[in-house]
Amino acid sequence: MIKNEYHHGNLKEEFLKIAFDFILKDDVENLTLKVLSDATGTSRSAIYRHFVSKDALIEMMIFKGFEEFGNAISPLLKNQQKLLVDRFYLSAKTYIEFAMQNPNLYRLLFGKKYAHIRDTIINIQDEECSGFSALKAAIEEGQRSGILKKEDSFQRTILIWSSLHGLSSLLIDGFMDINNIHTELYDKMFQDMLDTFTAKKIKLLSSIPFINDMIHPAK
Amino acid sequence: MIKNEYHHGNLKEEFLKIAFDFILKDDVENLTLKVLSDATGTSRSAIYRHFVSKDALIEMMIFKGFEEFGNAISPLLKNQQKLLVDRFYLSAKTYIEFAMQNPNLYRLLFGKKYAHIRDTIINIQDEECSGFSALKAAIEEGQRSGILKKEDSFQRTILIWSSLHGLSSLLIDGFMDINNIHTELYDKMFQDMLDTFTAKKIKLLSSIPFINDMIHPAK
DNA sequence: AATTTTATGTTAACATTGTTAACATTTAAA
DNA sequence: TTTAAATGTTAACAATGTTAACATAAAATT
Repeated sequence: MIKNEYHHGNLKEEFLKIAFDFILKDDVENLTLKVLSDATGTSRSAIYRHFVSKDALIEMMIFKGFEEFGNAISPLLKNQQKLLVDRFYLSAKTYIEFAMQNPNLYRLLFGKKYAHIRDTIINIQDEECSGFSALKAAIEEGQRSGILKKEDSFQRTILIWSSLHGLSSLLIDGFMDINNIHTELYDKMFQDMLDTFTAKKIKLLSSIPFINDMIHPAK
Repeated sequence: MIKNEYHHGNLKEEFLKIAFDFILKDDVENLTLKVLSDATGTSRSAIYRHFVSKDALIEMMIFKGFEEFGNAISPLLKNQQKLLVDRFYLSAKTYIEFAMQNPNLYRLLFGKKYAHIRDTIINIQDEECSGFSALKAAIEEGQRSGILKKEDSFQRTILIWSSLHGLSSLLIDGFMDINNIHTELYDKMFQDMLDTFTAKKIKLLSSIPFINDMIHPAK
């Protein structure tokens, strides 16, 4: 417990913790080595004993960030206890809420700036990290059970994802004053999705009242 | 024509030209003052006689960028010579192609990094620069004429735009290998739009064969 | 237990960045 | 012709990521 003056004990973990705390409030582009050294009471070059470069720390953040993101989304899509339509709704809602609650992390994960790093450590399409494969699997499940229109599932996954990504970006990059109506917006977006990718409006016993209203519009 | 050695003549315009040339090939984040001074054969601080800061140059780029962008999109939506459905299709196609052909400019205009600058010079919602108001007007036109479902036109505009923005971002931020199918993707996305925002599939004499196929599916 | 090696820290220096101050020269105005 | 304004240069700043040379604590080896 008692830390000696010179060796810190667990600097690497602490650097990461401080970095994640930082991007809760500010963009990664403002995360400097000085911020990290000041917060740990070390020198500006101490980080080089734990990461080969600043980018290596960013890389670790991206890796852990996708872990967190994937864990928030994928289980919702895989939960066989719930109706498919409910899973779609909840995962879409969670996606957008994740972006809104962690805008700087979301941009770090899906933005262009660190794309070169991201692409060396993960494959968004194939792995669990992004929820992409889980979404695609859910779509295919729906197609098999006849709820969803039979079409290219990869393309459909991309289009759903691009809607989520687009709305998330609009919300967090703040070039429109739409935060006050964000709930309405993604409910409406979700309704659009159902309209487009369901073969026909099947009677689904959804556990979410809102969904039933959408599928069986009140007369 | 003959330029003296000391005074350059038209440095301000030349700086802007070089900057725009630069982002045809590289991201704004790599556009340094050294790049600009080297390209003009001036010193690194010469730019300060024409712009109060680097951000002021970026600001000018954003302003001109939106001018270019708006000029590419708005006229397509306003062209009363064409059917509404064709205008939607062409403007959506043009939007995505603009992003793909000018990815660095697109990110400069719509990204977060320079949002603070953008928001001091333009209002995306109210002006012509982004095509937003033209899109909203077109939607309202469609609602009046009965082609489009009557609903909150602002929200519908946001949702259409978020789809365009989302797909554009996915295409240009390159975290998926989907460039090879980008035409299919936005055709499909456009079909989705029609499915969702048309009240019913009305017989529209579109001048684009593809559109007619979508609206009157081949039996 | 003593010595050596490894891990982990520091300080000092680099080049690159945007920026400013002090100075120089050319053009325009008085 | 003289003065003022516009537009250029050079030299220096602090902040950035990074590296080299050095220092110290902990672990491994003898």
